[in-house]
Amino acid sequence: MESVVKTDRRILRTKQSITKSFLELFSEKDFEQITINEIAERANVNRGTVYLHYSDKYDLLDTCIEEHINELISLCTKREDDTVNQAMVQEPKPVFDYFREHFPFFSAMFSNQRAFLFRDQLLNFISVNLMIKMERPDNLPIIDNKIKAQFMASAFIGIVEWWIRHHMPQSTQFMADQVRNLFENNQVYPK
Amino acid sequence: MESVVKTDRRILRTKQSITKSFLELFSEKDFEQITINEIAERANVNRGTVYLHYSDKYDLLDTCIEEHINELISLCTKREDDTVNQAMVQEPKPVFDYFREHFPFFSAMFSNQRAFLFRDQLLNFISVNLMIKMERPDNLPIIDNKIKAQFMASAFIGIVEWWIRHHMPQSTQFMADQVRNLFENNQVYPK
DNA sequence: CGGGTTTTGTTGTATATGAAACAATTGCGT
DNA sequence: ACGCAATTGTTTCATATACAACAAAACCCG
Repeated sequence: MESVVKTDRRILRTKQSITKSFLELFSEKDFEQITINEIAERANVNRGTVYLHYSDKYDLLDTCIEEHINELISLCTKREDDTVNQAMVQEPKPVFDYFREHFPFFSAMFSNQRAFLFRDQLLNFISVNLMIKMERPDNLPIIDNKIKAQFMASAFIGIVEWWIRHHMPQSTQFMADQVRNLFENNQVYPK
Repeated sequence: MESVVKTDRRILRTKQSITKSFLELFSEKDFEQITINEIAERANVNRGTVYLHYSDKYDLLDTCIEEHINELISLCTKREDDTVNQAMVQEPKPVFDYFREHFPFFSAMFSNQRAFLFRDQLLNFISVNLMIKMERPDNLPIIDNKIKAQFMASAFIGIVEWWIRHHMPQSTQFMADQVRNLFENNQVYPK
Protein backbone atom coordinates (compact mmCIF):
# COMPACT_ATOMS: atom_id res chain seq x y z
CA MET A 1 0.00 0.00 0.00
CA GLU A 2 1.55 3.21 -1.15
CA SER A 3 0.28 6.50 0.13
CA VAL A 4 0.40 8.37 -3.16
CA VAL A 5 0.29 12.05 -2.28
CA LYS A 6 -0.88 13.72 -5.45
CA THR A 7 0.60 17.14 -5.95
CA ASP A 8 -1.40 20.31 -6.06
CA ARG A 9 -2.90 21.17 -9.40
CA ARG A 10 -1.40 24.64 -9.30
CA ILE A 11 2.10 23.24 -8.94
CA LEU A 12 1.70 20.97 -11.92
CA ARG A 13 0.21 23.75 -14.01
CA THR A 14 2.92 26.22 -13.07
CA LYS A 15 5.75 23.81 -13.67
CA GLN A 16 4.27 22.91 -17.01
CA SER A 17 4.03 26.55 -18.01
CA ILE A 18 7.55 27.32 -16.91
CA THR A 19 9.20 24.37 -18.62
CA LYS A 20 7.21 24.98 -21.79
CA SER A 21 8.21 28.61 -21.81
CA PHE A 22 11.81 27.74 -21.05
CA LEU A 23 12.11 25.12 -23.77
CA GLU A 24 10.68 27.52 -26.31
CA LEU A 25 13.28 30.09 -25.41
CA PHE A 26 15.94 27.40 -25.29
CA SER A 27 15.31 26.52 -28.91
CA GLU A 28 15.21 30.18 -29.92
CA LYS A 29 18.30 31.64 -28.35
CA ASP A 30 21.49 30.83 -26.51
CA PHE A 31 21.06 29.51 -23.02
CA GLU A 32 23.11 32.27 -21.43
CA GLN A 33 20.93 34.95 -23.00
CA ILE A 34 17.78 33.60 -21.39
CA THR A 35 16.63 35.51 -18.31
CA ILE A 36 14.29 34.50 -15.56
CA ASN A 37 12.22 37.54 -16.45
CA GLU A 38 11.62 36.22 -19.93
CA ILE A 39 10.78 32.76 -18.72
CA ALA A 40 8.28 34.03 -16.18
CA GLU A 41 6.72 36.47 -18.59
CA ARG A 42 6.18 33.95 -21.34
CA ALA A 43 4.92 31.39 -18.87
CA ASN A 44 2.46 33.99 -17.60
CA VAL A 45 3.74 33.45 -14.10
CA ASN A 46 5.16 35.72 -11.46
CA ARG A 47 8.92 35.89 -11.39
CA GLY A 48 9.06 34.88 -7.74
CA THR A 49 7.12 31.76 -8.53
CA VAL A 50 9.91 30.52 -10.73
CA TYR A 51 12.31 30.74 -7.82
CA LEU A 52 9.77 28.85 -5.76
CA HIS A 53 10.36 25.75 -7.86
CA TYR A 54 13.83 26.21 -9.31
CA SER A 55 16.91 27.78 -7.78
CA ASP A 56 18.06 29.20 -11.11
CA LYS A 57 17.96 28.56 -14.82
CA TYR A 58 20.66 25.89 -14.57
CA ASP A 59 18.54 23.98 -12.12
CA LEU A 60 15.61 24.42 -14.46
CA LEU A 61 17.54 22.96 -17.36
CA ASP A 62 18.77 20.05 -15.24
CA THR A 63 15.24 19.33 -14.08
CA CYS A 64 13.89 19.30 -17.62
CA ILE A 65 16.56 16.85 -18.65
CA GLU A 66 16.12 14.67 -15.61
CA GLU A 67 12.37 14.40 -16.07
CA HIS A 68 12.66 13.21 -19.61
CA ILE A 69 15.38 10.77 -18.75
CA ASN A 70 13.20 9.35 -16.00
CA GLU A 71 10.31 9.09 -18.41
CA LEU A 72 12.45 7.13 -20.80
CA ILE A 73 13.62 4.87 -18.02
CA SER A 74 10.12 4.10 -16.83
CA LEU A 75 9.12 3.57 -20.43
CA CYS A 76 11.78 0.90 -20.73
CA THR A 77 11.20 -0.81 -17.41
CA LYS A 78 7.45 -0.98 -17.05
CA ARG A 79 7.09 -4.06 -19.21
CA GLU A 80 5.65 -7.23 -17.82
CA ASP A 81 8.87 -9.00 -18.73
CA ASP A 82 10.68 -9.96 -15.54
CA THR A 83 14.06 -9.25 -17.09
CA VAL A 84 14.10 -5.50 -16.97
CA ASN A 85 15.51 -3.18 -19.60
CA GLN A 86 14.77 -5.42 -22.52
CA ALA A 87 12.27 -2.94 -23.87
CA MET A 88 14.57 -0.55 -25.61
CA VAL A 89 16.50 -3.23 -27.36
CA GLN A 90 13.81 -5.62 -28.39
CA GLU A 91 10.96 -3.20 -28.90
CA PRO A 92 12.24 0.30 -29.54
CA LYS A 93 9.08 1.71 -31.09
CA PRO A 94 7.60 3.16 -27.86
CA VAL A 95 10.89 4.92 -27.29
CA PHE A 96 10.77 6.53 -30.69
CA ASP A 97 7.12 7.39 -30.14
CA TYR A 98 8.20 9.20 -27.03
CA PHE A 99 10.82 11.13 -28.97
CA ARG A 100 8.24 12.16 -31.52
CA GLU A 101 5.70 13.11 -28.86
CA HIS A 102 8.19 15.41 -27.16
CA PHE A 103 9.80 16.72 -30.28
CA PRO A 104 10.14 20.31 -29.02
CA PHE A 105 12.23 19.19 -26.10
CA PHE A 106 14.57 16.86 -27.92
CA SER A 107 14.90 19.23 -30.80
CA ALA A 108 16.00 21.95 -28.43
CA MET A 109 18.40 19.56 -26.74
CA PHE A 110 20.09 18.52 -29.94
CA SER A 111 20.30 21.97 -31.43
CA ASN A 112 21.81 23.69 -28.44
CA GLN A 113 25.39 23.88 -27.26
CA ARG A 114 24.41 23.17 -23.72
CA ALA A 115 23.02 19.79 -24.60
CA PHE A 116 26.09 17.89 -23.46
CA LEU A 117 24.49 17.39 -20.06
CA PHE A 118 21.51 15.76 -21.65
CA ARG A 119 23.56 13.82 -24.13
CA ASP A 120 25.78 12.38 -21.43
CA GLN A 121 22.89 11.32 -19.23
CA LEU A 122 21.01 9.74 -22.09
CA LEU A 123 24.08 7.95 -23.35
CA ASN A 124 24.89 6.70 -19.89
CA PHE A 125 21.37 5.43 -19.40
CA ILE A 126 21.41 3.48 -22.64
CA SER A 127 24.90 2.19 -22.08
CA VAL A 128 23.97 0.82 -18.69
CA ASN A 129 20.94 -0.87 -20.13
CA LEU A 130 22.93 -2.50 -22.86
CA MET A 131 25.47 -3.68 -20.31
CA ILE A 132 22.81 -5.43 -18.31
CA LYS A 133 21.56 -7.00 -21.48
CA MET A 134 24.93 -8.27 -22.54
CA GLU A 135 25.89 -9.66 -19.18
CA ARG A 136 23.67 -12.65 -19.78
CA PRO A 137 25.88 -15.79 -19.67
CA ASP A 138 24.92 -17.04 -23.11
CA ASN A 139 26.75 -14.15 -24.73
CA LEU A 140 30.28 -14.79 -25.87
CA PRO A 141 32.61 -12.24 -24.30
CA ILE A 142 34.75 -11.72 -27.36
CA ILE A 143 34.87 -7.98 -26.81
CA ASP A 144 34.74 -6.24 -23.51
CA ASN A 145 31.08 -5.67 -22.81
CA LYS A 146 31.63 -2.25 -21.37
CA ILE A 147 33.27 -1.00 -24.52
CA LYS A 148 30.67 -2.65 -26.66
CA ALA A 149 27.89 -1.05 -24.67
CA GLN A 150 29.41 2.39 -25.01
CA PHE A 151 29.87 1.83 -28.69
CA MET A 152 26.31 0.73 -29.27
CA ALA A 153 24.86 3.41 -27.06
CA SER A 154 26.71 6.08 -28.98
CA ALA A 155 25.43 4.65 -32.20
CA PHE A 156 21.91 4.75 -30.88
CA ILE A 157 22.18 8.34 -29.73
CA GLY A 158 23.69 9.27 -33.04
CA ILE A 159 20.73 7.86 -34.91
CA VAL A 160 18.24 9.59 -32.68
CA GLU A 161 20.03 12.89 -32.94
CA TRP A 162 20.11 12.68 -36.71
CA TRP A 163 16.42 11.76 -36.80
CA ILE A 164 15.39 14.62 -34.56
CA ARG A 165 17.52 17.24 -36.27
CA HIS A 166 16.03 16.31 -39.62
CA HIS A 167 12.51 16.69 -38.24
CA MET A 168 11.80 12.98 -38.06
CA PRO A 169 11.48 12.14 -41.76
CA GLN A 170 10.92 8.46 -41.04
CA SER A 171 8.13 6.85 -39.08
CA THR A 172 8.77 5.64 -35.58
CA GLN A 173 8.07 2.12 -36.77
CA PHE A 174 10.74 2.39 -39.41
CA MET A 175 13.24 3.74 -36.92
CA ALA A 176 12.40 1.01 -34.47
CA ASP A 177 12.98 -1.66 -37.10
CA GLN A 178 16.32 -0.16 -38.05
CA VAL A 179 17.51 -0.07 -34.49
CA ARG A 180 16.34 -3.58 -33.80
CA ASN A 181 18.27 -4.86 -36.79
CA LEU A 182 21.30 -2.91 -35.69
CA PHE A 183 21.28 -4.50 -32.27
CA GLU A 184 20.60 -7.96 -33.66
CA ASN A 185 23.50 -7.77 -36.05
CA ASN A 186 25.83 -6.78 -33.27
CA GLN A 187 24.67 -9.50 -30.95
CA VAL A 188 23.56 -7.21 -28.22
CA TYR A 189 21.13 -9.90 -27.35
CA PRO A 190 21.05 -13.46 -28.58
CA LYS A 191 18.68 -14.55 -31.29
CA MET B 1 -5.82 60.17 -15.35
CA GLU B 2 -7.38 56.77 -15.07
CA SER B 3 -6.40 54.46 -12.30
CA VAL B 4 -6.11 51.29 -14.35
CA VAL B 5 -6.39 48.43 -11.89
CA LYS B 6 -4.77 45.52 -13.66
CA THR B 7 -6.33 42.22 -12.80
CA ASP B 8 -4.47 39.45 -11.06
CA ARG B 9 -2.46 37.20 -13.33
CA ARG B 10 -4.08 34.11 -11.87
CA ILE B 11 -7.52 35.33 -12.83
CA LEU B 12 -6.53 36.01 -16.41
CA ARG B 13 -4.79 32.65 -16.67
CA THR B 14 -7.70 30.76 -15.19
CA LYS B 15 -10.30 32.47 -17.35
CA GLN B 16 -8.21 31.79 -20.41
CA SER B 17 -7.95 28.12 -19.54
CA ILE B 18 -11.64 27.79 -18.86
CA THR B 19 -12.85 29.53 -22.00
CA LYS B 20 -10.36 27.62 -24.13
CA SER B 21 -11.50 24.36 -22.63
CA PHE B 22 -15.13 25.30 -23.01
CA LEU B 23 -14.83 26.34 -26.65
CA GLU B 24 -13.09 23.10 -27.48
CA LEU B 25 -15.90 21.14 -25.95
CA PHE B 26 -18.44 23.42 -27.56
CA SER B 27 -17.17 22.54 -31.02
CA GLU B 28 -17.04 18.85 -30.16
CA LYS B 29 -20.42 18.15 -28.64
CA ASP B 30 -23.83 19.57 -27.98
CA PHE B 31 -23.95 22.40 -25.49
CA GLU B 32 -26.37 20.61 -23.17
CA GLN B 33 -24.06 17.61 -22.91
CA ILE B 34 -21.18 19.68 -21.62
CA THR B 35 -20.66 19.47 -17.85
CA ILE B 36 -18.81 21.76 -15.51
CA ASN B 37 -16.74 18.75 -14.54
CA GLU B 38 -15.50 18.33 -18.06
CA ILE B 39 -14.72 21.99 -18.47
CA ALA B 40 -12.79 22.17 -15.23
CA GLU B 41 -10.94 18.94 -15.93
CA ARG B 42 -9.81 19.93 -19.39
CA ALA B 43 -8.88 23.41 -18.21
CA ASN B 44 -6.82 21.79 -15.46
CA VAL B 45 -8.68 23.84 -12.90
CA ASN B 46 -10.63 23.02 -9.79
CA ARG B 47 -14.35 22.71 -10.31
CA GLY B 48 -15.06 25.28 -7.64
CA THR B 49 -12.86 27.77 -9.43
CA VAL B 50 -15.18 27.71 -12.42
CA TYR B 51 -18.07 28.76 -10.20
CA LEU B 52 -15.85 31.51 -8.84
CA HIS B 53 -15.93 33.25 -12.20
CA TYR B 54 -19.10 32.03 -13.87
CA SER B 55 -22.45 31.22 -12.36
CA ASP B 56 -23.08 28.35 -14.77
CA LYS B 57 -22.30 27.20 -18.27
CA TYR B 58 -24.88 29.54 -19.76
CA ASP B 59 -23.14 32.48 -18.19
CA LEU B 60 -19.86 31.12 -19.49
CA LEU B 61 -21.20 30.96 -23.02
CA ASP B 62 -22.63 34.47 -22.78
CA THR B 63 -19.32 35.80 -21.54
CA CYS B 64 -17.41 34.20 -24.39
CA ILE B 65 -19.76 35.73 -26.91
CA GLU B 66 -19.71 39.12 -25.28
CA GLU B 67 -15.93 39.27 -25.18
CA HIS B 68 -15.61 38.61 -28.88
CA ILE B 69 -18.34 41.08 -29.74
CA ASN B 70 -16.54 43.72 -27.71
CA GLU B 71 -13.31 42.87 -29.45
CA LEU B 72 -14.99 43.37 -32.80
CA ILE B 73 -16.47 46.66 -31.66
CA SER B 74 -13.15 48.03 -30.48
CA LEU B 75 -11.60 46.79 -33.70
CA CYS B 76 -14.10 48.89 -35.66
CA THR B 77 -13.93 52.01 -33.51
CA LYS B 78 -10.27 52.45 -32.73
CA ARG B 79 -9.44 54.09 -36.05
CA GLU B 80 -8.04 57.57 -36.18
CA ASP B 81 -10.98 58.57 -38.34
CA ASP B 82 -13.18 60.96 -36.37
CA THR B 83 -16.35 59.49 -37.83
CA VAL B 84 -16.58 56.28 -35.91
CA ASN B 85 -17.69 52.92 -37.26
CA GLN B 86 -16.44 53.47 -40.75
CA ALA B 87 -13.89 50.74 -40.33
CA MET B 88 -16.02 47.70 -41.03
CA VAL B 89 -17.57 49.15 -44.13
CA GLN B 90 -14.65 50.84 -45.77
CA GLU B 91 -11.87 48.54 -44.64
CA PRO B 92 -13.19 45.13 -43.67
CA LYS B 93 -9.90 43.27 -43.86
CA PRO B 94 -8.97 43.63 -40.15
CA VAL B 95 -12.38 42.24 -39.29
CA PHE B 96 -11.83 39.20 -41.43
CA ASP B 97 -8.35 38.85 -40.02
CA TYR B 98 -9.94 38.73 -36.60
CA PHE B 99 -12.32 36.00 -37.75
CA ARG B 100 -9.43 33.97 -39.06
CA GLU B 101 -7.36 34.51 -35.93
CA HIS B 102 -10.16 33.23 -33.73
CA PHE B 103 -11.33 30.52 -36.03
CA PRO B 104 -12.00 27.97 -33.26
CA PHE B 105 -14.45 30.27 -31.58
CA PHE B 106 -16.41 31.36 -34.64
CA SER B 107 -16.41 27.90 -36.05
CA ALA B 108 -17.96 26.62 -32.85
CA MET B 109 -20.48 29.44 -32.91
CA PHE B 110 -21.64 28.78 -36.44
CA SER B 111 -21.75 25.01 -36.11
CA ASN B 112 -23.77 24.89 -32.94
CA GLN B 113 -27.47 25.14 -32.39
CA ARG B 114 -27.02 27.48 -29.50
CA ALA B 115 -25.37 30.08 -31.67
CA PHE B 116 -28.48 32.19 -32.07
CA LEU B 117 -27.41 34.31 -29.12
CA PHE B 118 -24.15 35.08 -30.80
CA ARG B 119 -25.71 35.52 -34.19
CA ASP B 120 -28.25 37.99 -32.88
CA GLN B 121 -25.71 40.08 -31.06
CA LEU B 122 -23.33 40.18 -33.98
CA LEU B 123 -26.11 41.02 -36.42
CA ASN B 124 -27.37 43.75 -34.17
CA PHE B 125 -23.91 45.22 -33.81
CA ILE B 126 -23.37 45.35 -37.55
CA SER B 127 -26.85 46.63 -38.22
CA VAL B 128 -26.40 49.52 -35.81
CA ASN B 129 -23.09 50.39 -37.41
CA LEU B 130 -24.59 50.43 -40.86
CA MET B 131 -27.45 52.60 -39.62
CA ILE B 132 -25.03 55.21 -38.35
CA LYS B 133 -23.25 55.11 -41.66
CA MET B 134 -26.39 55.57 -43.69
CA GLU B 135 -27.77 58.40 -41.63
CA ARG B 136 -25.39 60.77 -43.25
CA PRO B 137 -27.44 63.47 -45.03
CA ASP B 138 -25.92 62.90 -48.46
CA ASN B 139 -27.61 59.54 -48.74
CA LEU B 140 -30.90 59.47 -50.60
CA PRO B 141 -33.56 57.93 -48.35
CA ILE B 142 -35.27 55.89 -51.05
CA ILE B 143 -35.62 52.93 -48.76
CA ASP B 144 -36.01 53.04 -45.01
CA ASN B 145 -32.52 52.97 -43.61
CA LYS B 146 -33.42 50.66 -40.78
CA ILE B 147 -34.66 48.01 -43.14
CA LYS B 148 -31.70 48.50 -45.38
CA ALA B 149 -29.32 48.13 -42.47
CA GLN B 150 -30.92 44.92 -41.35
CA PHE B 151 -30.81 43.60 -44.87
CA MET B 152 -27.15 44.41 -45.35
CA ALA B 153 -26.17 43.17 -41.93
CA SER B 154 -27.83 39.84 -42.58
CA ALA B 155 -26.03 39.60 -45.88
CA PHE B 156 -22.74 40.27 -44.16
CA ILE B 157 -23.32 37.67 -41.48
CA GLY B 158 -24.38 35.21 -44.12
CA ILE B 159 -21.12 35.65 -46.00
CA VAL B 160 -19.05 35.30 -42.86
CA GLU B 161 -20.93 32.20 -41.77
CA TRP B 162 -20.44 30.58 -45.14
CA TRP B 163 -16.75 31.46 -45.12
CA ILE B 164 -16.18 30.08 -41.65
CA ARG B 165 -18.14 26.90 -42.18
CA HIS B 166 -16.15 26.14 -45.31
CA HIS B 167 -12.89 26.59 -43.41
CA MET B 168 -12.06 29.94 -44.93
CA PRO B 169 -11.19 28.89 -48.48
CA GLN B 170 -10.57 32.49 -49.55
CA SER B 171 -8.04 34.95 -48.22
CA THR B 172 -9.13 37.68 -45.86
CA GLN B 173 -8.11 40.21 -48.50
CA PHE B 174 -10.41 38.60 -51.03
CA MET B 175 -13.29 38.53 -48.61
CA ALA B 176 -12.70 42.14 -47.69
CA ASP B 177 -12.78 43.17 -51.34
CA GLN B 178 -15.99 41.28 -51.92
CA VAL B 179 -17.70 42.89 -48.96
CA ARG B 180 -16.51 46.33 -49.90
CA ASN B 181 -17.93 45.93 -53.39
CA LEU B 182 -21.14 44.63 -51.91
CA PHE B 183 -21.54 47.70 -49.74
CA GLU B 184 -20.52 50.05 -52.52
CA ASN B 185 -23.06 48.63 -54.91
CA ASN B 186 -25.78 49.06 -52.35
CA GLN B 187 -24.84 52.58 -51.52
CA VAL B 188 -24.23 51.96 -47.87
CA TYR B 189 -21.81 54.80 -48.08
CA PRO B 190 -21.39 57.33 -50.88
CA LYS B 191 -18.63 57.02 -53.41
C1' DC C 1 36.55 53.93 -15.46
C1' DG C 2 31.73 55.56 -14.02
C1' DG C 3 26.82 55.48 -13.83
C1' DG C 4 22.47 54.15 -15.38
C1' DT C 5 19.83 50.05 -16.47
C1' DT C 6 18.70 45.33 -16.09
C1' DT C 7 18.75 41.16 -13.70
C1' DT C 8 18.83 38.56 -9.63
C1' DG C 9 17.30 36.55 -5.33
C1' DT C 10 14.62 37.42 -1.22
C1' DT C 11 11.03 39.07 1.73
C1' DG C 12 6.14 40.20 3.51
C1' DT C 13 1.37 40.42 2.77
C1' DA C 14 -2.96 39.71 0.13
C1' DT C 15 -5.56 36.76 -2.52
C1' DA C 16 -6.91 33.18 -5.89
C1' DT C 17 -7.10 28.50 -6.24
C1' DG C 18 -7.07 23.49 -4.64
C1' DA C 19 -8.97 19.84 -2.10
C1' DA C 20 -12.56 17.76 0.27
C1' DA C 21 -17.00 17.27 2.01
C1' DC C 22 -21.84 18.06 1.69
C1' DA C 23 -26.91 18.08 0.42
C1' DA C 24 -29.81 18.73 -3.44
C1' DT C 25 -30.82 17.71 -8.05
C1' DT C 26 -30.70 15.42 -12.32
C1' DG C 27 -30.14 11.56 -15.24
C1' DC C 28 -30.25 6.78 -16.51
C1' DG C 29 -30.91 1.98 -16.66
C1' DT C 30 -33.75 -1.96 -15.09
C1' DA D 1 -41.47 3.48 -10.14
C1' DC D 2 -37.20 2.56 -8.10
C1' DG D 3 -32.32 3.08 -6.94
C1' DC D 4 -27.75 4.02 -8.24
C1' DA D 5 -24.54 7.22 -10.26
C1' DA D 6 -23.30 11.58 -11.89
C1' DT D 7 -23.76 16.49 -11.66
C1' DT D 8 -24.50 20.63 -9.34
C1' DG D 9 -23.70 24.51 -6.27
C1' DT D 10 -21.80 25.72 -1.88
C1' DT D 11 -18.82 25.78 2.08
C1' DT D 12 -14.33 25.55 4.99
C1' DC D 13 -9.65 25.39 5.40
C1' DA D 14 -4.86 24.99 3.51
C1' DT D 15 -1.66 26.60 0.37
C1' DA D 16 0.40 28.22 -3.99
C1' DT D 17 0.85 32.26 -6.32
C1' DA D 18 0.62 37.42 -7.24
C1' DC D 19 2.35 41.70 -6.19
C1' DA D 20 5.41 45.04 -4.49
C1' DA D 21 9.53 46.43 -2.55
C1' DC D 22 14.26 45.77 -1.69
C1' DA D 23 19.51 45.35 -1.89
C1' DA D 24 23.05 43.24 -4.35
C1' DA D 25 25.06 41.84 -8.46
C1' DA D 26 25.72 41.91 -13.40
C1' DC D 27 25.60 44.21 -17.55
C1' DC D 28 26.15 47.96 -20.95
C1' DC D 29 27.61 52.01 -22.94
C1' DG D 30 29.79 56.43 -23.49
